[in-house]
Amino acid sequence: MIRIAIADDHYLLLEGLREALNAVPDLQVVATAGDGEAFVAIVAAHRPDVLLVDIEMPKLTGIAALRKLENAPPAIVMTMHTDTDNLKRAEAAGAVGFFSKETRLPDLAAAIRAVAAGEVLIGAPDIDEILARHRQPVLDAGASALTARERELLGYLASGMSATDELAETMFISQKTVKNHLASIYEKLAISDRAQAVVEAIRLGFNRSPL
Amino acid sequence: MIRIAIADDHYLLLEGLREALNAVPDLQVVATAGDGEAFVAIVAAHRPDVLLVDIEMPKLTGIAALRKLENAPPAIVMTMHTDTDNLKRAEAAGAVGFFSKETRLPDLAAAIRAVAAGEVLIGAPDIDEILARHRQPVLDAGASALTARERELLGYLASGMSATDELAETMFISQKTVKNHLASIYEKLAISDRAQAVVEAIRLGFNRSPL
DNA sequence: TGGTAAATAGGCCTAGCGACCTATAGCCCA
DNA sequence: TGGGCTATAGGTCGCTAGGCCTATTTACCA
Repeated sequence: MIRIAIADDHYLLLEGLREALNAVPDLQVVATAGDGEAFVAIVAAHRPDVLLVDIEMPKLTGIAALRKLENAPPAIVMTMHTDTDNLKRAEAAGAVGFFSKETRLPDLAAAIRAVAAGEVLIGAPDIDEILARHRQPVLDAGASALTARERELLGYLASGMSATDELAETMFISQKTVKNHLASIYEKLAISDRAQAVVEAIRLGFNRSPL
Repeated sequence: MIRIAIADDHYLLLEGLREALNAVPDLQVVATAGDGEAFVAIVAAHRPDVLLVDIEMPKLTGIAALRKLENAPPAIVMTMHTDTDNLKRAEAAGAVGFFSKETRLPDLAAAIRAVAAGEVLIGAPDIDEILARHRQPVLDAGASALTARERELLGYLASGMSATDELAETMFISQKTVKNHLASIYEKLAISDRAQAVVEAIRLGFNRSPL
């Protein structure tokens, strides 16, 4: 799990990125900030693995915030204006990635995995090749092995139904079969109880009824 | 369920908004576009209930796109630059809402519900009052009674930590105190086990770090 | 036609969960 | 100064969850 901190003064983008990146199985947004000063504080407090920083921010620009951070995790700078001036200043401030906000989400996810793995994207001869290597490496092997009944059960779990007898009644099976399905789910998802199953079920989207 | 179409050329914002709004129970993003021309097409094809439109877009600006739409659903214009010129042009093009991209997500959700209900936000004497009427309580009664430690515990639960000993170690307290906090949470949220606590924790947003 | 997988169901056992109770120290506030 | 709330912690008890095992029926498919 790659832990991410985001700084951006556009809250819609901030909230959106949070949701979008949290929906990616191996990424987790652990902290966000709306200005540079708050960002410096949350990075110190949460020690994330990767930073996503907007340049244009009140109080302290993303560039200035990066300069203030000692021993900072690898940072990716995002901006509306991808001119070479900004690129150079980002690089000078220690950023290892530089992206326009028009970047597609899978590319951003790949870039996050790349810099988390220690790769430097700024100035790299072939960025696309690096991104390609980090695109969707983990596609939840276990989750795709779930059977129909197991997915159905996860759906009920994620909607708050946790009692074995209720689940059995709802699915028209015995309580024993509910526990069998759960045991199978635990093994496939490498977890060990209902609470963790709920976390995974929601993360994998089983709480949304199938379209 | 309010069906929404979004147009924005910043894909990170687009993808992010999609995830964020889909996470709101009564909202559903049914179509997105990255430029004005595509937007006109998807609105005609999907007939959404509410439009979210960025002004600055390639091929056709959001304003121009709105003008081309006949019998369009109510539209909310989003922009980086909230000057009065843009506001007036948005209003002239038929928009009923006008927001900066710095708007907080709950406000945007409230605005979407408001315009879906036929309210006109642009030029309204008291927009805040209208938004307040359409704001759905983020925290329900029980959740607001949760103490700091209880919220913290829910955060760990929602991130997949379910074993009592792990929780105790992480929070630097005894296993007994963990169970005491859990019992208190169960009572306040009217639930009865960890699995349901995870469901509530994620629904209430305790999986996201505070701030 | 035989093999594999899913869905169903039962037994047994132990660790752990959740319910209920008491208790203390540190707060803030009236 | 006393009352209320929070955070901490201990005890007991009944029931359930989850681990491990076997077993049957119904599929599908090579």
